[in-house]
Amino acid sequence: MSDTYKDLMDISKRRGFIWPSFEIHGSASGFYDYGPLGKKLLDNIKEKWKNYYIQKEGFEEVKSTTIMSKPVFEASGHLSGFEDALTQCKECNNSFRADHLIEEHIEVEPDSLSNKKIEQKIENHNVRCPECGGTLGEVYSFNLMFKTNIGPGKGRAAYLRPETAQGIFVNFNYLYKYNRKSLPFGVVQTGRAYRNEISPRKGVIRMREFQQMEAEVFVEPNEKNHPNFSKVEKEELRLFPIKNQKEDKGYINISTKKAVEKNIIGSEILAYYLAFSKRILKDIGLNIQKIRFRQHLPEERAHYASDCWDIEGETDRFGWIELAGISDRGDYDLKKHAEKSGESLTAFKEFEEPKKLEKWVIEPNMDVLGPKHKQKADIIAEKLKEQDPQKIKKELENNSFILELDEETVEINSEEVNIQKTTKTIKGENIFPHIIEPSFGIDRILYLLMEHSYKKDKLGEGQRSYFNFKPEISPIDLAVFPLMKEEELKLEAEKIYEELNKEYEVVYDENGSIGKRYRRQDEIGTPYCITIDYETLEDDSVTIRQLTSGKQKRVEYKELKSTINDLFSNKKNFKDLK
RNA sequence: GCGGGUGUGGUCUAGCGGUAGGACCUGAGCCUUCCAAGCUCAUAGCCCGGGUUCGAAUCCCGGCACCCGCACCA
Repeated sequence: MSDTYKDLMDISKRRGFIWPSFEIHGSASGFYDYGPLGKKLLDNIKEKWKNYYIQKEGFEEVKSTTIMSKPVFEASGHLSGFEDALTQCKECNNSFRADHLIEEHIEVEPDSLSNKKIEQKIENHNVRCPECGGTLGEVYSFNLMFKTNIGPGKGRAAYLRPETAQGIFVNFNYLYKYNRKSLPFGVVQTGRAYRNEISPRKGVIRMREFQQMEAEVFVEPNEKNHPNFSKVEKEELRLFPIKNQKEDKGYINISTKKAVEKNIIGSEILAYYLAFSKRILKDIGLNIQKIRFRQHLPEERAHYASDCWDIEGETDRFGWIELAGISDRGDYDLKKHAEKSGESLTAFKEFEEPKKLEKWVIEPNMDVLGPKHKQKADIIAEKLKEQDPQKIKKELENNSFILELDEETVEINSEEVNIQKTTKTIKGENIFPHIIEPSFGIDRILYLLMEHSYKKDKLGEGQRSYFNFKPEISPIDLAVFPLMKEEELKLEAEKIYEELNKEYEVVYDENGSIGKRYRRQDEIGTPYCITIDYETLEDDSVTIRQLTSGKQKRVEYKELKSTINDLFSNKKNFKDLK
């Protein structure tokens, strides 16, 4: 087994990428802090992602609360969906999902049963431990959401959000109006989410407090195309559809366009975001050879999803891990929030042609009915409206007809009721938009980026390790060194440091041999080091050293900044410098 | 949550009942004109809490964390 994970955790702790949280008081598993370098790396990844979704796709960004009151999660389905009824075997101590154990003995949804009822079922049907046949213990609930209260005393029950998405859904009406009542539109949110996992492991890959970057695209239910699909249609995707997983068939490499045509991916828009996400991950610096798109099996699909593809990345130690999920949530979320809150969360969709609706309506004539029937008039009017207009019209042609009330009958004549034909023009209808959700785990992307970027090689006399981060992703952009610890060189170096530090993330280091200082920067992936040597004092030139090759170029001081700008914006290649 | 393993400076490790030693790293200095050089000095450690013992890093119990397997991962 490779020790990349161990190496990375070592570097992370030593150099300030990732630390266990509140370690001095005894850390808790599933919690990690980011040190200065980790924080910068995180920000750079986020910025890149936002650049795609906000600048390129034109999405809006919002920031909603991390604590939300209980009804939000009753509506979203997380309260029941996240709540597991567990039971432990008294003999072998293994834990099981109690509701799964009694599934075959019941007719109703196990979710709807209380723990006591499940316990009774277990007893009545003599359900034993599937492992050892032992007696099962008490049934208890475990909810993956962190619970809290708003306000003093018992307060209002609330939960820490298990995903950022709900904060967007509950704001649908505001967002819809913000977008001037038109579909489609997209909204993003980045931020923390919380899940009280039973037993998190694997470092930042599975945390109890983690960070997400989510986009929610609100579309018309029947329009799951994307206007820019042609821009990604040739993009090759490495797909792992349900069929291939079940039949153990391996991947399909296929263009986005063909995948839609062959109906492997359910809709153009889903396919668009798969390809779009691939570009982002590639641009962040992940090794695209170690990325695949795996379709969720029906049994693992979330309660809200109708189709879902995970973007997975390959790790040395943990195999394939989920980096992002792109799912078609249908109208599940808006519908549920609307039902629970009683608010309408719909969009108005105009018909292409307004519909003319012709209708016969019964209009009770209260002027006559009122004085004649007094307090019974209302009941009669209600009853009249329920009648078939055509039938009544016919009967009235014979002057009157008999209306049956609950306990009596009344004779109604043509003066007491009007039967009319009305025409109504309907311009459109209220619909629940469907939601396409590309959802990314930042922490996992960060870990995978570190792993994919981690390299070891020989340089000069010794071994070194480095991260070949892209310059714009690397936590530190530049390092500035005086070759020797001499006053004249130091003064020059400090001057250059101050100049560059206005625009870039720069470190200054004069400690140790020059070789050692290069290695220090290599280890954290600083793309370029600038060294001030004795030649600088003579002709105002400095050297730029490239991380990956270890090679150096000499540039004039007055061209340094523009050269650096060009290198960072990819206008120039390092090897093309003189 | 269950079973197994591990826990010594920042990192890697020696010590395995007599009161912690090394290497690397880091810092100060000397030396040094471009890739972890050398020398001197310094900082810094037995995961936490109980127990056994004259004495515990070492043995026992409990907790915590990490690793492996199982379960869980909407």
